[in-house]
Amino acid sequence: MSENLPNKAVFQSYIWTCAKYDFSPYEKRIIYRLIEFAQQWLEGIKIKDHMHKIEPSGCGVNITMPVASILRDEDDHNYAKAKAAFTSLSKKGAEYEDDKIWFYTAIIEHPKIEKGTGIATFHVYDPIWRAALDFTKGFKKYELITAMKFKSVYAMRFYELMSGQAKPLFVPLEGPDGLRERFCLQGKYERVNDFKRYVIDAAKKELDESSPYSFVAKEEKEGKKVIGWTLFPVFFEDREDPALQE
DNA sequence: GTGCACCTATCAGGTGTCTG
DNA sequence: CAGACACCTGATAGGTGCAC
Repeated sequence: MSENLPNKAVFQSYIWTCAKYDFSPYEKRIIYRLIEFAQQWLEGIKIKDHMHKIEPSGCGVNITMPVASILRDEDDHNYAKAKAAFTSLSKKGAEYEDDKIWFYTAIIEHPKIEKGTGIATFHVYDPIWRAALDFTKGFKKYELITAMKFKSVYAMRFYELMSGQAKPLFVPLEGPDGLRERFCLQGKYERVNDFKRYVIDAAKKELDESSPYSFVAKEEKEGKKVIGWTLFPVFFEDREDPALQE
């Protein structure tokens, strides 16, 4: 069991990290909406009006929403851009592999716009939908947007690590639960100092700047060798509910 | 395509520190 | 105190993306 969790986390992280880097503003809006839908689904809020729907299909869900929800505002009737975003998001995907299975899937599939109605539908394949649901379980609404702002991939990973963490957390560097393994950095930053400089310090810097929580890392040594860090959570309460806008 | 600036991962050499 | 090891700073090669 403990063997599947890190991989799952990495799969999720991969999707949302890519979302940060490679997605256009329009594509990001689609992702935000997807997360919103997932959130409402989890909270059991019935989405009743004919413009918004979540309908389970055999292998995922069909999402219906107004095209306007991904456009900048009411006056932005730029359907060409909306279409382009749906198209490109259909071409971007995520890859997953463990010892039993490999698969690749697009983030969204079969986007469709009914002309004259302003309504778009698309399909979300089950693993992506579950990743969205898992994400919303562990994160509050505005946090995806916060997370998407990070420049460093590792800021995102530490953000996940520290999410909901109230007590100091010891993380080893090496080993199955070690940071190197969890962050997929086998063979990289072999020197502890380089690891600290480009992974831990870089992530901490970004979290300190813009995240509602961060950490202080205390080196733990075995003899002269650094074997890991104890992360003491730091909260910035004034950032808990920022008026984040899209 | 070409040149340029920037960025990242890695390494070398000097410095610090622990232990016998 | 000396040797061995680990740490830190800065340099560098190679890659990437951007403007022209």
